[in-house]
Amino acid sequence: MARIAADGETDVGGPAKNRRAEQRMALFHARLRERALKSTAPRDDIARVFFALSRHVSAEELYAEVKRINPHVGYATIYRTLKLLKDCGLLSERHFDEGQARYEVVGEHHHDHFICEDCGRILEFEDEAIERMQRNIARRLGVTLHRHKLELYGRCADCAAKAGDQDL
Amino acid sequence: MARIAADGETDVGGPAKNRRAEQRMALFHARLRERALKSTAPRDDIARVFFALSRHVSAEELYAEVKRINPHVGYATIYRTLKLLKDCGLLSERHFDEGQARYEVVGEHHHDHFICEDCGRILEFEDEAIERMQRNIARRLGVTLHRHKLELYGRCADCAAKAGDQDL
DNA sequence: CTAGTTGCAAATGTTTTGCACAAAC
DNA sequence: GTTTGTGCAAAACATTTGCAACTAG
Repeated sequence: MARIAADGETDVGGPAKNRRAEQRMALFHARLRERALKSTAPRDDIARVFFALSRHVSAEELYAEVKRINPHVGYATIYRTLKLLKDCGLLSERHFDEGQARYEVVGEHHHDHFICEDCGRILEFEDEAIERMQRNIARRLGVTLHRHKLELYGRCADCAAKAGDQDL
Repeated sequence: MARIAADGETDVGGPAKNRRAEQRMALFHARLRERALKSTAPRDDIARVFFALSRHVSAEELYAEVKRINPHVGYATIYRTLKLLKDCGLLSERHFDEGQARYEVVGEHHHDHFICEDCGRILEFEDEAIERMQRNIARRLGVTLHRHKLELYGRCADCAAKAGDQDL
């Protein structure tokens, strides 16, 4: 009924992950060509790191990772490339309840998020019933639905175990 | 099954609204006394305007309105009072997909929001089935749910009518 | 009196932008 | 050779904070 995946839980650094990352890079280059935009070293470095991480990264985290392989890159290029990847439909931007945005690789299916308020861990889930219900509400409100955002906040199993004595 | 209310649609500026706003002010003063905090002119002005507006206001909008009745008040006091009202459980802070936060008076029942991407109008709705389903997902994920955020984005009926020829 | 409150200006943190230089097509 | 992309520093934006002056209890 519902698929559940923890952050980066699928293909943990394995060959499948690399293959997928390479596919994304190919797609990225194709999109650039379509738009007559240029393929450059900083752009490729940022995109490659982003696809390889494939978690919910912040610009800051991505910047730090990119610096390791290309210390020359500036923050502005990080943000510009993130926006470009978004325009290319390869990235989606999320604003959870923190100051900074988080970015994730666009996958095959839509999903929503659970965010642990203690450790920040992000779990993804999918539920067709909820999707259906949202469409019902849209009909009832007489509006056209473009997109939605469902975020659950709470405490993950690990943190609940750790906090056990103090909180329960 | 589900209650639906447009922004400020209930008690449009009528006596019921004023009565409710006064009740909130009384509650606010009670909460201040409990905490041994002071009741001051700027605080009261901000709270009164906030309760009277009772929409999804931004700090900027609230500041502008408060300035009209007390031009002396600064931005810092707006933010400090918003935080205070939140701590008192009289206000809830929302971060829709804009840069700035929006604040609303805490009412009797929990509700979620639809936001029109064209005109910015905000509709509120309530749906017990969705609430139930979220609890199911939390159980499935093995997490403890503290709160959630469900936002639908799209085009309201009015904007759809206006855009009719161009878009549909 | 004394702790809490205010307004201002300056600081903050994240993201964007102007611009001169550099690199791709 | 153009056009596009880059890095840097500065700007922008919403929000927070330090501080000296003020005021409610």
